[in-house]
Amino acid sequence: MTRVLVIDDEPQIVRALVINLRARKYEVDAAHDGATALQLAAARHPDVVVLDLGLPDMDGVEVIRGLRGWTRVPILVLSARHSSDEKVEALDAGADDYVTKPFGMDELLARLRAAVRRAEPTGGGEDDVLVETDGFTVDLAAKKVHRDGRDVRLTPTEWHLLEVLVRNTGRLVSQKQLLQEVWGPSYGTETNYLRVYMAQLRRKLEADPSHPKHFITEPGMGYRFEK
Amino acid sequence: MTRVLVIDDEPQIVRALVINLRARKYEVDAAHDGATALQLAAARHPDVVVLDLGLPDMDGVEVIRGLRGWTRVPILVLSARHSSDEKVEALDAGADDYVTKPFGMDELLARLRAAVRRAEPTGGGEDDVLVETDGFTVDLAAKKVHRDGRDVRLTPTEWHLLEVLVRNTGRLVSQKQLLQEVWGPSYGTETNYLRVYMAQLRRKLEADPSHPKHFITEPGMGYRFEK
DNA sequence: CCCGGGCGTCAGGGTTGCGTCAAAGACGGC
DNA sequence: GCCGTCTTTGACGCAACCCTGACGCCCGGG
Repeated sequence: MTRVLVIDDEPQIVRALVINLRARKYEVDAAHDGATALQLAAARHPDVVVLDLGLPDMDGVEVIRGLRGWTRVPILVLSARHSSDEKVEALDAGADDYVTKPFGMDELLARLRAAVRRAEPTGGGEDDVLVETDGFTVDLAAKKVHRDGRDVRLTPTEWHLLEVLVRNTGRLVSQKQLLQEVWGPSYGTETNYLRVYMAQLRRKLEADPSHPKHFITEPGMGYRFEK
Repeated sequence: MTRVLVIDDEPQIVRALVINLRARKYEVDAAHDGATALQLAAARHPDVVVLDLGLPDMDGVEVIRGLRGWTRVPILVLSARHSSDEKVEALDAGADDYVTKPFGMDELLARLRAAVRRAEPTGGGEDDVLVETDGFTVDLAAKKVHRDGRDVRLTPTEWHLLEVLVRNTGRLVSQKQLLQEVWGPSYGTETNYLRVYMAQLRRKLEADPSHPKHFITEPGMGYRFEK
């Protein structure tokens, strides 16, 4: 869940933001002054900060600098001031976006999404989807199968078939659905393809291919993958 | 030097932007329609894109999608339309910022600086830039490859290909993804390029190029870099 | 007991995809 | 304007993959 820190001294604005954000499944913390905000940011490590520049205890730009001293968290600035200098100062201090009041809630939320999105990890992120059984491991993101300490080589068709089955772990997948997903929409009756490729998958992955534990045949209906 | 791609069909706006950007030591490319823009982006790999939504040949949002299909380059949208829906659509399509015309040049430049700044690589991941194998070392930050005590000379295309593979160490990278990341979004089927350049990388980096240990072919699917 | 449908297995042949080499084309520097 | 480097393109041999048909097995029904 994405965590947002809202910093504003006007209660009605805070309330409106909190309600809208919570309704969209964000986790929200709120602060009414700069000192509290910096403490909260350090304690809670928000994924994005919404900051009103007009705070009672310190200059908004100082809050930005305070945050930028140790974090690159996206900062979205709110301000009643339209002057170009204000914007430039805030942005150059390290803010990521600047919205002038009064603002549209839709637009603010869209800018928030944009800020969160680009802070997401890039290709370096290890968001691999791992499916493990007692005999082998399937990594859907890396397109890798591991068994007995070594990688198993699968052909494109074998992979495609395995992928469909694994994404439906525990569920029955009909022969027609398998054929259409792997071989294309114009296929649907060539069940012999399935028999051949199922045998190859079992030979490569099952401990005892003739008595499969994971790739299970449902006669007349389809196949099922079980962990 | 930071490279900017300006996309706008109004000559006076383009001229104003180009003059201001060049004066601040940016390298500037300009396009006045979407098709040219996408080509230029692929060819020049800008560090930031300034995009006017009102183009003669295609919808601005389509340009955003065309870029987002293969790159995370910051996109700063210009538009004469103030409506909230327009902004939300552009931002959710992948834009990073949205500025309505008429705009102040100071503000635009500040937003541009903010967009470029946050796209910069994080200072923290120092150990990520060095990738070592038993035969050679890749330094992603310094753009250098070391082997047997000396630097290996790579052409720009070779380096780009290596970079994509190394950033996805252990993961399979599809032929289409490689082609689009290295040669641009309009490529995707020219697998002969890959064959030629993979052979060159292997010749320069593998101990035994005909039996590669690190640059592994997954027939019909793509390539994989392993340490 | 025989028969038929559905499934698993195996092996051969057409086709596709990959690696390699070489040469032409594009680009930039001197 | 010439030359060297990098990129693109084409051709060829070879290996791997995909499809196909044949056969045997199991099981339920006639």
